Amino acid sequence: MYDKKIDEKWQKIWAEKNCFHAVNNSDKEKFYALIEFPYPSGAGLHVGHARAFMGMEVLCRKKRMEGKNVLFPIGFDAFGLPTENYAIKTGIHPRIVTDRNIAKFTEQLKSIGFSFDWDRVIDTTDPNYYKWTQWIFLKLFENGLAYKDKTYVNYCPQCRVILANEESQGGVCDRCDSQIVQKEKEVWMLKITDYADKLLEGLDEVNFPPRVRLEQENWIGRSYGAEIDFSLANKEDKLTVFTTRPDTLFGVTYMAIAPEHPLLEKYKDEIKNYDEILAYRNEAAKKSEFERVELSKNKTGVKVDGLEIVNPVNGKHVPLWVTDYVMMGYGTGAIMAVPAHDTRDFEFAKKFNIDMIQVVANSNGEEVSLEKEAYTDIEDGVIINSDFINGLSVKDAKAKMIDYLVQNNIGKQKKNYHMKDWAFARQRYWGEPVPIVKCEHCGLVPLKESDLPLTLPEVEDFVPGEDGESPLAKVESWVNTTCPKCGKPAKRETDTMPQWAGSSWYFLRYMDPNNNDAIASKEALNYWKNVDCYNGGMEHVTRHLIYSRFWHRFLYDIGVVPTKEPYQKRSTQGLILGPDGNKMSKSKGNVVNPDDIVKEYGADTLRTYILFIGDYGMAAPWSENGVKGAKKFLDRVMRIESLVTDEDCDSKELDKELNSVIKKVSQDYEDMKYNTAIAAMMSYVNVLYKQEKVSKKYVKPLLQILNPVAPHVTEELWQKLNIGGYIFESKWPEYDESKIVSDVIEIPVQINGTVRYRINVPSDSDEKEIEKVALETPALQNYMNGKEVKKVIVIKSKIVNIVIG
RNA sequence: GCGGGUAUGGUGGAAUUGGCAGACACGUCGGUCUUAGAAGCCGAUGCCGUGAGGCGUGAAGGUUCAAGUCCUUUUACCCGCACCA
Repeated sequence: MYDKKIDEKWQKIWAEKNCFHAVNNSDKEKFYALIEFPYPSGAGLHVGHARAFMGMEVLCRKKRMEGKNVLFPIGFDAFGLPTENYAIKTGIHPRIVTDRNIAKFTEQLKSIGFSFDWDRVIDTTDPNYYKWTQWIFLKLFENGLAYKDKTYVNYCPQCRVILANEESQGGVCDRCDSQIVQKEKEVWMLKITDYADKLLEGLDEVNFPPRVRLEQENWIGRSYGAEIDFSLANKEDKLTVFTTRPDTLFGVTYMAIAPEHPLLEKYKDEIKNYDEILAYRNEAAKKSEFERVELSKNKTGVKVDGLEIVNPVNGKHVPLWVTDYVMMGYGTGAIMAVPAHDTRDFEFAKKFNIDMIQVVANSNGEEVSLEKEAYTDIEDGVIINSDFINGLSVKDAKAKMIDYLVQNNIGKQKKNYHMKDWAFARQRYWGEPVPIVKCEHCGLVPLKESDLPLTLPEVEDFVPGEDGESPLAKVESWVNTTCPKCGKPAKRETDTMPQWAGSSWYFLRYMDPNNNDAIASKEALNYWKNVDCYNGGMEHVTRHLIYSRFWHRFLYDIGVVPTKEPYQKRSTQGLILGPDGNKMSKSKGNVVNPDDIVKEYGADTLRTYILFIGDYGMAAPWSENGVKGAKKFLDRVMRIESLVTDEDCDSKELDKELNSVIKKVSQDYEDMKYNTAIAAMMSYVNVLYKQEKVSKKYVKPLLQILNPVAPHVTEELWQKLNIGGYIFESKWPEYDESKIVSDVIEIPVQINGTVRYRINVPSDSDEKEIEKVALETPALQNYMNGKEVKKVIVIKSKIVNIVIG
């Protein structure tokens, strides 16, 4: 019987032998597998972590037996709000809480038997680690990619913190679910938009699942179009808009700008209804993101009384409107409105009785009804009412119009992105300090590299200020410093970096975790290159996965790392749901604690069950009975011992079964189809149980292929059977294809598509021979009696279908 | 609104290019062992039907000798984005 003592015995031996340690100087081929390092929360390890890590765990144990030098590291992404909030509540220093939680996680991970390289553990809150996070920030600053800007940012009033776009998706705070508001604030930003094209192109050279790729593409949201300058009537000034439809320029009947557009402020003296506009802006600012979307069907706006806009292609004057369906944050904050061919402009024009001019017609040239909706379905449309582009297809008209704009100096071709720059500042204590000093004379001055790390000072309390100031601002002895450039008194930046900073490059630090001179040595970077397989959750696709690809590509551009992309292959695991089929949550009381399973059934039971639960990429509900089934299987494996004999009892059938299961399991592991791999091993064990006695040669490879899933059980049995050495040192078994094919094969025979009988034929029979055997089979004569055989379809070694009528 | 995904027995889930639907496991039932029970081992188990046979992969059509798989229409649920100009 398998029990926990076996776990403890082998975990001790593995630790003593340090057998999962990766070496940096090796002639062996490298294999670098990465799992998203956990945030060490007080709740401890979750079964979801176990599933996420097990995928890579199995691959790594297999690759080691295949002779690869495997890097499978673990660390802790330990800066973050929950620890800080706990500190605020209890007064316990985040350092203490973090250390406590990391110790707990470490113990839990070891009890499951993960084959991590425990010599390479990293902790993002360790000054020796964040020294290099700060170093990368300085490099970004040096290259103009980190800048300070007064802008509208997402602010969570509950957490009193600024959030990046990626952290406030749907207008809701990632952490606490409260509504975020727009707040004007001067903050650090990273120019990720400069890397938008590189991030898109990089997707071509990596192997990401289609939905991961698609989500990133949508998030970056590149669109092609034109920027067009409209002039203000009787003014020197111009109003620039972005459009993806320059071909509809003759269809413009009004212009619209966002309530925050600077043009309004600039011409407030000439705008007769400025008060009305101001009131509208205040109303719009009060609406939450949610309300804006909810109310989107009912368009609102105010006509600007006193300004008119001139269409640059025909000189026509059109009115200017202010409306909150135009966003300051996208494009130029202004649009040319073509109600005939845009749903939103259409709704707006209908409501405010604005003209529409149709400029795209059906392919047959007919105009369409604009009674109920805009005509946007223009795949094969033809341009009308548009002077020099009349008669052209939409595609040709776009090109010709852009040429015209460029020639007449009134516009240009333009790419636009949905992605915005990364708000890179938190007003909190438990984060990396930004290594910048504010000097009255020199401006923003970076610290010298030799002054890193800039460590966190001790503070009296961790509560952020009322208006979202960092707690660091209260530590005067730390804030007051001297300018690294001119030596005069200066102040430190008191914002800290966001939680995503440390995780944006951690995969590099694993390569050389204790290096004091660089993020990692050149030798280590050149040997390990990048991650071969990276497994993690879908929730990080538009956050961590984008951020870290950005930083890595930047480090490549400045010559620090040897590859463009950090991860060659990405995989994702599905959620483990509670036994009730709902997402596990404390409030629902359906959380399964991995410790309980390990304690009661052993680590290998947890491992086996988690992999057998279903397709690795799909969600699956937890089942206590399923856990028992996994335990039963492992006990059955242990009891094979009683069948083993030294006598020679080989058989062709067993040879076939053995070679087949080695082949299937080896391939399934590579494809991350762990559930079917385990099913195949269960079937093989069932076959062994049908034998009176089994010679060792049928058991040894089974233990090896099962080892990545159940390392404790298989090492134990390996030792009991006196095979010699340890499994983890043994070589992955090979299979003999010739033993898998048999001389005679069984082929099902269908009559009109329904299987009626199975015939046995030599495996090398051709179609004619198979057809002959099938038609002469006595058991099938009843079906064919008196009927005409219309057709016989023979698919070699697959199936026969006799069509009668 | 747009984009993506999922749907298979009582349950979790299997099914290369269209080629035996339900592998494997859970559960249930039966046998064996036992004073008895538990565990173990062996067997049965999609549905209807005594049977022959018929029906079966969310629903409705279609293509095909053959459809879970391809095409059209549609329903439910899940995920992502969301006035993207």
